[in-house]
Amino acid sequence: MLDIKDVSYNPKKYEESIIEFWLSNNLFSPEYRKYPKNTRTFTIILPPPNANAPLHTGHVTGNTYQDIMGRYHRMLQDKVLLLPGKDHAGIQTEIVFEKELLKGSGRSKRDIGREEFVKQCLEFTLKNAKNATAQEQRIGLSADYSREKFSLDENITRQVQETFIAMFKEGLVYRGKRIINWCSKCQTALADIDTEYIEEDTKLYYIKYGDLVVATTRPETIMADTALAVNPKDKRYKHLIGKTILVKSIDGEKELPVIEDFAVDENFGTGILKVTPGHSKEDFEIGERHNLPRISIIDNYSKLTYGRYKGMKVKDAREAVVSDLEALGLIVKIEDIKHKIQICERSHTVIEPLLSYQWFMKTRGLAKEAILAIEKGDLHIHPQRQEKNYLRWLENIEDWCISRQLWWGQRIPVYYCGGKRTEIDENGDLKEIIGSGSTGSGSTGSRSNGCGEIIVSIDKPKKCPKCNNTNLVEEEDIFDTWFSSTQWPYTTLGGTESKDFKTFYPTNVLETGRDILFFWVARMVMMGLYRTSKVPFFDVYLHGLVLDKDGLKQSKSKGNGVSPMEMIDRFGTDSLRLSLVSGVAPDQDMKLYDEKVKGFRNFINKVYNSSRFIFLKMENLSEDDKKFIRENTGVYAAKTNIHITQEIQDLIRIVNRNIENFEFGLAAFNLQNFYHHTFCDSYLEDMKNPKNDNIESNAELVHTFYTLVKLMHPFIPFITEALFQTLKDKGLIKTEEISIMYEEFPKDQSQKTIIKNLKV
RNA sequence: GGGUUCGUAGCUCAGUUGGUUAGAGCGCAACAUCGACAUUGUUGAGGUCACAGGUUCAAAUCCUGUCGGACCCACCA
Repeated sequence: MLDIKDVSYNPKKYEESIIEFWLSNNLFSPEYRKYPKNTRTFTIILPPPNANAPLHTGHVTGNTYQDIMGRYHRMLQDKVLLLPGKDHAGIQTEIVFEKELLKGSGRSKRDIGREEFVKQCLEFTLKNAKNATAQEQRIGLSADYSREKFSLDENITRQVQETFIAMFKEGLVYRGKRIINWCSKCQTALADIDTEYIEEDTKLYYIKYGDLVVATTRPETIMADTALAVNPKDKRYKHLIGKTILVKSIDGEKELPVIEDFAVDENFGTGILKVTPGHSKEDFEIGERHNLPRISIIDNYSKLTYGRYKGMKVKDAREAVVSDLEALGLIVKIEDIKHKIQICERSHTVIEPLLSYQWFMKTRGLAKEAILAIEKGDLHIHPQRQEKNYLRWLENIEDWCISRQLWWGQRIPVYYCGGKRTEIDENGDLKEIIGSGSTGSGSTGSRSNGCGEIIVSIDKPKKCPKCNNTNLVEEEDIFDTWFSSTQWPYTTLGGTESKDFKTFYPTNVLETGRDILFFWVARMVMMGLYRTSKVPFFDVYLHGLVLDKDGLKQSKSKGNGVSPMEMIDRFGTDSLRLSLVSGVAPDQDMKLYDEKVKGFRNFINKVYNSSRFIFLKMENLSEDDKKFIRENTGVYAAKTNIHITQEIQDLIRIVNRNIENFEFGLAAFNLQNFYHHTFCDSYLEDMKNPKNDNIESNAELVHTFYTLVKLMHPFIPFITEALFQTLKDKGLIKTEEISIMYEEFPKDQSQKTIIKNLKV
């Protein structure tokens, strides 16, 4: 296998053919071997990368940890499944693709049409997904690609839709009017994670409200005010709480109640907040606590719908309102302030918090169970301190908006009898009208208009079950990507009735970046508990971010991204894997740069060269001697002058313990240290002494070496596979296996002292 | 505002129930070596483990506070 004439190791020479060898022999499949019935399984559902771009170092880091666990358990003779997949990544892909497709063409996705857009987007995505898969394989990820899933696979989509239907029937999802982040350019609701904040110079207007003065940056929403609020601790306004004040303003005369709420910052402006539940997230929540009316005056295009401002863009309306207020003498003063505004991550449009009819999921009850899972010990997060973050997020969870007004994703399986539309009436009341508008009659209404029934169904029903109307209009909205990806652990296994589900679920470990603990992990627990009554995994391992040399987060805009494939080209996969893992504490960010990978490349070369020493030493042995070594490795340890049997036992015990405790960084570090300094610098050097040149010592040497190769295999799979093949070819080890992947991982035999130098 | 985390050799970082002389890699200095490896070996210099208190027989490790950096959550009317 290894061409030991080479004085240094060239990964390029071997890695590709090793991948080919693993894949063509189906070695990554849990069916590669026939296991006895009650064999322990070890399953990781791999986090699906977004299929719209090449893998970045974060993916590669995750894949390395996942693969270490997979290979370790496979060598423990567990039945191992690492299940790969790719995610369609909703809005992210839609916008990436829109940019690609429409680059310079001047057309919008609407010009192309939904059907064509989705078709082209699918082609684009599948092409990229294929590329991503090839990259995963280059990393050595021993995932079962015969089971690979894509989040828009028919079977996956169907299960996701079934979940929605089940939840609808139980009242866990509902059509509701709540405040959401709205992007007027993308024309969709957005999750907080799809938005960001930027600082902007703006003005703070002090405006008279009767005898009071209120400071606001958004005077154009005055018409939607439904209360004034003060902090209950604020002595200045204590006497006003519970009273109603008469306000004369641009919208005529109205009465506003004064309420108390802790959300009000007494140090901002005058300490009085105008409450606009229809156009501010915070105000909406205050409104919920105090039962305030919700008035909408801005539409989906960021244009006002009110009175003489109707049709004006928000910015223009602000100017108009301010000049009208000035005319009425209601402006007290205007201050320049810096202030943060929320923008759409993709289009950089200012987010408008709007009332909107959307599909929401009730989350409180599910969150409670997800909290219990931790408390009962059904779920463990590594490192443990992250459990606090997890719990706090779940304790403060709010209903989840799961609908998006996008094209790239899974359609929400709903039909409206007679269709639906929304309008804002003259009172600022946003209404959704389903059917003819005269809802709730219950009679067999007119066929043309429909009765307004909401029908949940994957396939289009022929007629309305309530009124027999045939004019059923399909919901155009799609699911938030996370609604599907949080169901990934069981959808990928083929659903709760499948054989794979019964074999591999609940899975063992979820390994992912700590940045998606909330959006993904916590919700996966909720959805898993809902759909399967089980926590989908026992352990969660979180890794940190990969930073550039200066410790900065990699980002496209900064152009400081490190390409993992380029690193592999230059230094080899094993070196990159060690760089990402060795000596890195769980959850800790790490820097990646050339010199570091180079150092590990040197180590890999050391491994190669030490093997060269051994192979050259054994080259001239007779067949009988080789047979002796093969058959008797280890047995003669006690008779040899020189051996490191005890040290090896210690190492084995510690490495096993490290891995079991999710301390992969320590395990790799210990192995590398031991190999370099104990095995090479000390033991091998001693072996050069002619008095140690006897058959027993050689047997012991090969045995020790092979033990180390096995121990290192989960971390550096390529060179260890090559070494295994070479040992086998040269007749130095006895084995039935065709790959080191299925050899037994060394287990500790003794409980003796721990040698110095190893980190426990 | 709430929370988390980090501060250890010139640099990058390990150091898991507190326990001999605090470690590795890179870098640096000297030496060695063309029969495993110059992608090497040996030896060495370099640390008041951010700072100040406290607990303890014993603290890089636990507690409190201070300073400095990073991140997360909420909010930004």
